[in-house]
Amino acid sequence: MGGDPLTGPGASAFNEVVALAARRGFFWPSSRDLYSDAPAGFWVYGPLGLRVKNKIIDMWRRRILAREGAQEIETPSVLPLKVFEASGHLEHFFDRLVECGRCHSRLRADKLLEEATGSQISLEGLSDEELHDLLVGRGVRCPVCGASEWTGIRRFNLMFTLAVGAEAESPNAALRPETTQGSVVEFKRTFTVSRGKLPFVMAQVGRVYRNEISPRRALLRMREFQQLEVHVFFDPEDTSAYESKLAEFSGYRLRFLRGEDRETGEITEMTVEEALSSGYTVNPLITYWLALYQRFFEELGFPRDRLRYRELLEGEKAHYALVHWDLEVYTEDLGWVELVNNAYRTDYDLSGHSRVSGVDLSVDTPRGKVLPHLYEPSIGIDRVILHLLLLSYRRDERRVWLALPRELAPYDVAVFPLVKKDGLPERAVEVARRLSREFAVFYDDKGSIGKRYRRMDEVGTPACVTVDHRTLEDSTVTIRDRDTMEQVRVPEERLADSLRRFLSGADLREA
RNA sequence: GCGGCCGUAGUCUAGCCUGGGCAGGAUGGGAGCCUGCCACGCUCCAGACCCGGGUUCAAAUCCCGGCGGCCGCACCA
Repeated sequence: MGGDPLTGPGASAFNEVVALAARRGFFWPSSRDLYSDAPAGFWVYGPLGLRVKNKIIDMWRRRILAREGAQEIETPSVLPLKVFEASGHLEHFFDRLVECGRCHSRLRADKLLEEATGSQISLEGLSDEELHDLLVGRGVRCPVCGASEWTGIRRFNLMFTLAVGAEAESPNAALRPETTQGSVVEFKRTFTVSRGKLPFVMAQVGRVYRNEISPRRALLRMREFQQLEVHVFFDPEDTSAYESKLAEFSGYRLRFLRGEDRETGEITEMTVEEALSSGYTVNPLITYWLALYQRFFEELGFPRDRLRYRELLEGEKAHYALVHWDLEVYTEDLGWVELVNNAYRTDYDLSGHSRVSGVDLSVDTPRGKVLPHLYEPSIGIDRVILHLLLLSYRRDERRVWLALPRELAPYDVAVFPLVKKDGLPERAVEVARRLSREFAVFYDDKGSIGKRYRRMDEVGTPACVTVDHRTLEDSTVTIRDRDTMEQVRVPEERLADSLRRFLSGADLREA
């Protein structure tokens, strides 16, 4: 929004944030400084960005995985093609496309032929050339412009394939496009070694790879990115374990953009009770996880009125999903963007792997053998970080700062000597050293004090501690609040306590 | 991937049309001086023509290709 007072007229916060991120070391495009032709969609996390990312992952592990008793595992990025045959990715990732020679529309060759011929002929096993010849032979027209000038068939491969083994010539493996398949394939052994019972919660943090057509907008669409995934395996006939858990969210209001409200954009708020009793959220388990994740994102600092669950419609949903909501966040620059993919995958994955591998993947339950269903919330952490910076970005006539949630800032506290003389630096180094046992501390004595404050503002450091001449007399220091620039003076022996309270949200004067 | 616009230090930019000089400035960065609380001032230092071809005596400048960026379309399983 051009008139936004935070970013100034006509300014784009997005561009400024991406520039700030590269300038100060949050993230930047991989290899570009040395090799200008490096492909797009690969990003480096610098020292500051990695700190933020690790803090988010840590928070997710404590507030989601720990409390839900999740078993976190780590599986390889490279998996045999068979896995993706079972998962349906092969079928959905290797489109054969033709391009219209006149209007340049790209269309799926098989879909075109099926529509033109009414599916009278089998297209299975046809070579690219045969498929193209059929298109031309039948005079199939472009549904967009009506022309009948087709380019040759091109394989459109959204997975990175690999030939594993020194003598392998054709692809026999691929980089995973989601971590889910690793958890599904290893489900049974993980279940056994954990002496698990349903519902059984697994989790993975991992990098995934998609050969995107046009990666754009920094961390928004990348070819290699990172997911925080939870995989809840459960008996669809028995989700009673979640009925009592749901009590914790009694009265909690979920925000939905329902499929039927797509055109108006109207957001429907319903309590978890309403969502469940109306049948909209299927069962207590899914309802619980939707509430848990919405609350987690509120705790991460996302304003509640910028969050919504967008129900995906038939044709939009992934091939494996029965019900599917995207948890989205709104910014003026990017509009509504998906941060978490929440899919009810039923037994699609386990039955697929059972079929292809011949291994029975059902587990024993009090009511006999059950092939579990899978519910999966998948966080795209790179987008989360990008949006945290976007929403934190502040600018007025004096300074630029990141009003990051205090517990997510790369540094907790900076320590400065007021001037670089009179023994102040030595005393400040001592203060910094003591604080570093507990906090992420940044020490700086270069340039003027004002400049150092500005530098810390720009990377979102919530507190700056300054050692001045009075410190030498009475052992007090000042703490400055990033957001208000206010200062309070506290005795050194109370500094750590005050910072601890301040960082966990207390007002500076009460801290 | 298609179409349009674009590519000079970390960032912003002058120069490009009309080829010719060590590629100029600001800001940021480093070293130092100064500095009693919010980008003060001074000195010094480092730092760029996206990559590759071509035309030419001579290319940041003109031509071609690649790569990248932005916007739109498509894609986003």
